Amino acid sequence: MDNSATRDDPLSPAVIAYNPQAIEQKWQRTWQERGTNHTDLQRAQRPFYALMMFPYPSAEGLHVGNLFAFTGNDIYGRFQRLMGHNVFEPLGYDAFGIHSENYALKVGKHPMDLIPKNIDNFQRQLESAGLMVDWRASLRTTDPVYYKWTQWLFLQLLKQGLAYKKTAAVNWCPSCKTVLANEQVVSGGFCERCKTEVEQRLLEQWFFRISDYAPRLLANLDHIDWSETTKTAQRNWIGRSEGAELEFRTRKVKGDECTIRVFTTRPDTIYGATYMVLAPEHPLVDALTTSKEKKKVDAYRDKTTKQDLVARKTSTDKTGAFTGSYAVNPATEKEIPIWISDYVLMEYGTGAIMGVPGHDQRDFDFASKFDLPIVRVVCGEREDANSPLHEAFTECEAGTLVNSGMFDGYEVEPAKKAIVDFLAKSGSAKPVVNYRLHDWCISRQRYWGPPIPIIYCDDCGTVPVPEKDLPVVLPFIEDFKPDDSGVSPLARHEEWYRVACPKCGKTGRRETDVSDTFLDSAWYFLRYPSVNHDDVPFEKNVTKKWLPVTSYIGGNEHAVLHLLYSRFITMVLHDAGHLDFEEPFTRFRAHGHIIREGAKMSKTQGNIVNPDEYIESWGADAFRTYLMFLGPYEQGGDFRDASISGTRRFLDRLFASVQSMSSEGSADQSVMRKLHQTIRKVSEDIPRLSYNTAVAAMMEYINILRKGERTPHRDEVVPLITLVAPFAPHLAEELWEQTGGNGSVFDSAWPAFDPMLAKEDTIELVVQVNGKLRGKILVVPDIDESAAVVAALADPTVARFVGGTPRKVVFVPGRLLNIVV
RNA sequence: GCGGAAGUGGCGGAAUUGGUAGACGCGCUGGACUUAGGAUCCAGUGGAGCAAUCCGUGGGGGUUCGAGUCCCCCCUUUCGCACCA
Repeated sequence: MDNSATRDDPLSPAVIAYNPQAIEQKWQRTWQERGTNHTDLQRAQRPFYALMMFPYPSAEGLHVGNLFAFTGNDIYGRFQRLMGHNVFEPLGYDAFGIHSENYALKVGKHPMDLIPKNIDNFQRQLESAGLMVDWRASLRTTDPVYYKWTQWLFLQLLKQGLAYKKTAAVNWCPSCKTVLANEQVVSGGFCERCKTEVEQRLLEQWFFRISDYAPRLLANLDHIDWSETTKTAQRNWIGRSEGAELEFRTRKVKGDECTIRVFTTRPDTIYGATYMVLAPEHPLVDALTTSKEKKKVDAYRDKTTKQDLVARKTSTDKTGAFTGSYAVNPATEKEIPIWISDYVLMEYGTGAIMGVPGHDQRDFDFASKFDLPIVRVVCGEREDANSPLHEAFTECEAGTLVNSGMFDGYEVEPAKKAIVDFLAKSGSAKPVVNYRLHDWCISRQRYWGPPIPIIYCDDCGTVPVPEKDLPVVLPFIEDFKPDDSGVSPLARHEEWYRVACPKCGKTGRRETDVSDTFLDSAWYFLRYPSVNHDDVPFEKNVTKKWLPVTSYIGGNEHAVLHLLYSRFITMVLHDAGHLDFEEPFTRFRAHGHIIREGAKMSKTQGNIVNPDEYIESWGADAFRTYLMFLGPYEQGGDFRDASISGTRRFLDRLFASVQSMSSEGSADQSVMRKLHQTIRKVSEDIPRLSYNTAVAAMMEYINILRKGERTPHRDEVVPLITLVAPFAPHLAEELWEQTGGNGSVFDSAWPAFDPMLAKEDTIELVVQVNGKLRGKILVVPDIDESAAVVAALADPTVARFVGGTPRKVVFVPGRLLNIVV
């Protein structure tokens, strides 16, 4: 669809048509030649680090969703530059990971060949979109000079005691044939990537102690400037709950006494604990199981470990087995039976609970099924100790304790504290805060990632690769296909993993697992300003100048993955003395997502849009402006082909206005007033990412500018070039040049807003009678109430509705007059 | 079940603190220019009514001079998390 041809009206040769393709090519070339997008990292006086989440370079190329995200950041960055900042807007590639590897497998190519091609394609697309990216500071996580430092990072965590190896039940994706972090298991048990049901497997894996940082990760959320939605997601994921750890003594178990520790948020209900449940994997199960019950317990454990996660999590039907042993309730001193059941999770709390069927629905279901006693220990307003329970009573407010010995009559909240205090005297209770956040499993049994820099030696054990030997280069191997063995394809390559132990020199064996892609991306923002420093991960002075990141924009799908990991890694580096800040992103805003035909645009939905064709037919500037106009940036919006013509028309009119404007005479005062109102509006909207309304304001202005057949004056038009520049950078540069501007428009100043020029000399005062609109009167802005009433009553409609004497008058100066009769 | 976001014309969406509901754009209708128009320009466009006017922001209550906006109840959509003790 070539619109430009028809725009060349042969009858009016004086009109030069707006040809975006030519203009965009010209300016992309000029920017490159002039280094317009380069940031002087050393000399910058007012550094502004405008970061966007880097893309994974897929073979399909950049899609509209990426461009929507990047454009939003670009506009913000360009605006800040026009406001006088030295803006640094880098962009790199998150090129390691299962994504790329799976695709390579699918098309039968090697990721080492595929990735550079994909990146070339991305680079071409990104450049055609006109982003203000300083490509000299680009990076790719697959580059050994980059992942050398990813490996270094692992060693730092190891040094700090924050990396450890353990055998654990981990999430295994049978399709991707690798372990997944908890954050990568979605919808209660499916692989985030391929949606396959996740299995539980016992494997030896490397973990990072992110859970040690839970209190800080949570507390800092209160004072960072982030989208609330993101902070809420992180708070929920970290999952703080306040409660108590209680100890239950058991009767002699094979000659010894032992104690079972439970975590509860409801210590007040301890008098109602009529049984205990351990997770099937709980270490005490064997010791507690009597010989009589052994068969049943073993059979149950066998069944639950084989069962996949989904069946286990979706079933509400309770199952379990009795161990044959009993514990003593420390409050009632009664013996209560000890059971095992899969509704108790080993990963949370202590892996054991006290069963309070009266006041927890899950316990109620379990007790009902196995005929365990159900005792009421809290009652509501119209109940007493004997009121029957048909389901668990879980209300806390307005609950009073009953059947609870000396605590009868206590309200729930004070009872929690009183009971813990009381039990603490005998050492069987202490207040505890529990977090849902688990340690971060970073091992991946795959090929396409940075090898974990560890060497195992029969004599020296687990030996870190010395920093001087980094990087541990990922070798090129043909057979990188993962298998079911639970080890990486690298484990099939003895020539690679057989190496001398760095400590003793005897033959050792490399760790063959690679690290999680999210480790690559947990620190990339530290690297950009330092990409030219080969000897350090991030150079001290440049880091001091540019970090933490001034503004970060990205998708909320990373709220509990990338964004949490990045905060953790930054804290670790801070604690180890490598950084002098502990929060990486001063300001973060989550952008929305583009919807098409009612569905989120994604590859699986098959409704992705390739931006190339749109840029080609409408121009990058019109397309960028359209993307920003289609809905509120932080909420996303509906992508509809038909609407792009509107933003293109807007740019056409701007172009035409510059061609036809006149320098003679003087600017129209009311147009200038509107101009300054527009400057104010756009200047306010861009910082709060309200791009759609900023574009609307500029459209409104250009409609006024061209109203009727008038020839716009130069002074009315030129400032608009700068206002539109963040959205349509190529066109703005062209018009800037045409109107005699020096250098790049982006090195000029944002138009100054003059409140005096924006001020209206008359306003429309809304007149209501009994709150209903009955008229509008033109008055001076600072009119007082009595004058306004007089003017209003002069309006026949108003006078008719008012009739007699007003009972009351509400006057909002400059806005509205409401006459109540 | 828990938590978040949202519900406004034919459509995408506007509406700082409660103060003109529907900005801006698409689409649609009519007109101008034209050999032609899927280009451009002009006018109109929430619904009903000739009109004065009335009705309108998912539904129902409430507070207020005044409610899309605040409070209570309900419905719907959507996105996270999910046996978290």
